[in-house]
Amino acid sequence: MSSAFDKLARPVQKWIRQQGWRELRDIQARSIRTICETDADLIVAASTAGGKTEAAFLPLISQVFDDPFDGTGFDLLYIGPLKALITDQAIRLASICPEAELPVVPWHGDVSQSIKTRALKSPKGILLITPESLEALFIRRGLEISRLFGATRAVVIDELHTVLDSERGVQLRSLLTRLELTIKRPIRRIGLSATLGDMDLAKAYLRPDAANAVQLIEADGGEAELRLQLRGYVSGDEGENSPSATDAIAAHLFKHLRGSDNLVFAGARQRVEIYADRLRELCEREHLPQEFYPHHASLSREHRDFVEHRLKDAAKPTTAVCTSTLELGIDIGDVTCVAQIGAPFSVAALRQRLGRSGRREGQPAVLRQYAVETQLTPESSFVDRLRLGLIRSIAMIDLLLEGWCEPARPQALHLSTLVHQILSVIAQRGGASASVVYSILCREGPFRKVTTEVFADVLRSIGHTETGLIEQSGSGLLLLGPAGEKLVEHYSFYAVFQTPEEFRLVAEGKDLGTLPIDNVLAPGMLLIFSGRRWVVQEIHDREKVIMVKPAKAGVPPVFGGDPGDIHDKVIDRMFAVLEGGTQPAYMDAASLKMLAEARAHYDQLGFRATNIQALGEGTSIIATRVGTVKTSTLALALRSEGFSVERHDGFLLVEVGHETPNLQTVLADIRSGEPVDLFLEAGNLMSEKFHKYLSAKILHLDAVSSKLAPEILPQLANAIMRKGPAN
DNA sequence: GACCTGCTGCGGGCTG
Repeated sequence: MSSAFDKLARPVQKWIRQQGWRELRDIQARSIRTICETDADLIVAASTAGGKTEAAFLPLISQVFDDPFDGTGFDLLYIGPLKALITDQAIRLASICPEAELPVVPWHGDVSQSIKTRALKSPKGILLITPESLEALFIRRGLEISRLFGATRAVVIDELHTVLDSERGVQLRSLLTRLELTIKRPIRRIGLSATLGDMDLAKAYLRPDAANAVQLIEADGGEAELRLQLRGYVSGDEGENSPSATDAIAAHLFKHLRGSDNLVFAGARQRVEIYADRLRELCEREHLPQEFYPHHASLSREHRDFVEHRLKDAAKPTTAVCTSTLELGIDIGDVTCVAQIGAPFSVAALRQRLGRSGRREGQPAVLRQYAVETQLTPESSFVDRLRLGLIRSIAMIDLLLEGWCEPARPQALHLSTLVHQILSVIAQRGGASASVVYSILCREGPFRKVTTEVFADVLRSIGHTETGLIEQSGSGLLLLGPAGEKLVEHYSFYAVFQTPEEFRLVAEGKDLGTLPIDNVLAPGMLLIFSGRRWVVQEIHDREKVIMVKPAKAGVPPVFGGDPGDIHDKVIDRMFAVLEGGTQPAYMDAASLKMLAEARAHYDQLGFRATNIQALGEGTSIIATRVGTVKTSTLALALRSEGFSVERHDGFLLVEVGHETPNLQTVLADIRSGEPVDLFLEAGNLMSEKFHKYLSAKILHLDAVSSKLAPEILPQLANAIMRKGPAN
């Protein structure tokens, strides 16, 4: 401890003693040495509550005390993805920093104007801010950036893994580049992250021009014992005396989770509502106190705070039935068990979720996986017969145990976010030439895959008279057009991600939460929401408010959403499970029976020998054996030839009409590299916030860079046909 | 066949 401890400033050493720490953690000692002895960028990777914040800030604060930079502005910058995280971290950091010397300034939408005004007047200390609020500073105070950040010696990016290659992550990288260009020197970058599947990608994300120089400080495993069970349930066979799969799972959860703190990940908000309702009913029926509560993003802040506080409160046993809201960030303490209902969408998310349990010394991590499959009938589809949900659960658990998780996809163009950043740079500088904007965003910044040709196309698209976001002055300077001014002026501009339109749900004057507008509702209709039952009284379309009052029955609303991308490696493992013979020890009798059925049907359908199976009149199944991106690409290619195609994990169900050509011939054409128009039947491509300002041609490029893989079509067709049909 | 995240400046009315 001594060598690292000795490097810290006196007030920081004093704080450590006050905490009663007997020693620094390994990652903290290593991080202190790296920060004090080098100028390197670094990533500190450890689980939640692993002491990452202190690992970064103890040495950084010491440096500010002992050797402050010249210039004006905040000494340190912290960027966090959640308001709650910023509030928490500000409290932790304020206890380290003697207030008069180093102010700690939280800055997000809920922070009062007076704190912001004071900080703007005299910027110093540690600024903790969201990407959106930083964006707002660039747009509203573009000329003051040097004054605000001239003295900044490091930027700490919290939860780095949550922003890798997302729209928000690209925005953040763009802002960091623009910050360095404005103050004309690099700022040390420190990423705090959960353990990732591919640390090299994270390094390249943090500092694209010098990824190899980024130092990695990773907590050594020392992982808790893992207890694992996968239980199988069959739905659709409920007779008079047998409960539905939902009731059976709810009963099992009730029996095993009651009395402790747990997280139940139900996969979708609608399922969260269903299970929370059943579990509440079970408590009432047994005259037991309520301890099961729903938690998802459409519920009111007040309700979510209540559930989070109960989870932290050791005296009250609490199980949250939740979506990924409780997967990230905020510290809710250790939970006894993590349950997952239905197959997850990524191994990375499963790992993150599991990390919520087994954190206390000597306590095992517990994962209860529930697989729900349909009762088979003679009419059952091949998807049900192959039990794809169960198979995916097994594949993902296997990969989790092997320590694998999905890497980011760094090749996306992110053209919606590029539109946003073009407007932001023009607003910051009050106008800029096209070549300067290109240089900032695409040469120095994160849009490196955007060529000058594509960039020019994007400019033409948003400068088009109908769009009118930008215009060009006589001297060639790009300026905001009237529509651009209006867009950038409104506060809704700062976020780069899309948010759907919603109704507010109000009961007796109190907000329950929000509902997507595509729910068709009328007075008298019954609802399950926030774990309770309601009847709709009034709907105010203009104000987007729905008034409800308590009721005895209800149905859960529809929340919608986009299906996720399943990685190639997961699909590959699913086929290995179907073709293998292992019977994992963590599976119960019911799920093992389903696995045996799935394997028998797989053999019976003949997929060991061939990838294409005719399934009666006019229908074929293709085993693509690859993930969502590649499988979707083939689906679009076949649709453009007139087939109707349904996508599943690693399979396509193809309907061959009388008008359509022969499937074999079409696949052979694809194999030989014949061009196909993927976008003939692709539907709506405007999935991101600023897509609506882009031409069809640019939207196609964007889709190809992120959601499709046309270059692999010949190879994929070849792999499929190599194990062609028996004939 | 899914989930999550964020938001400024100004004016009006009130209190001390």
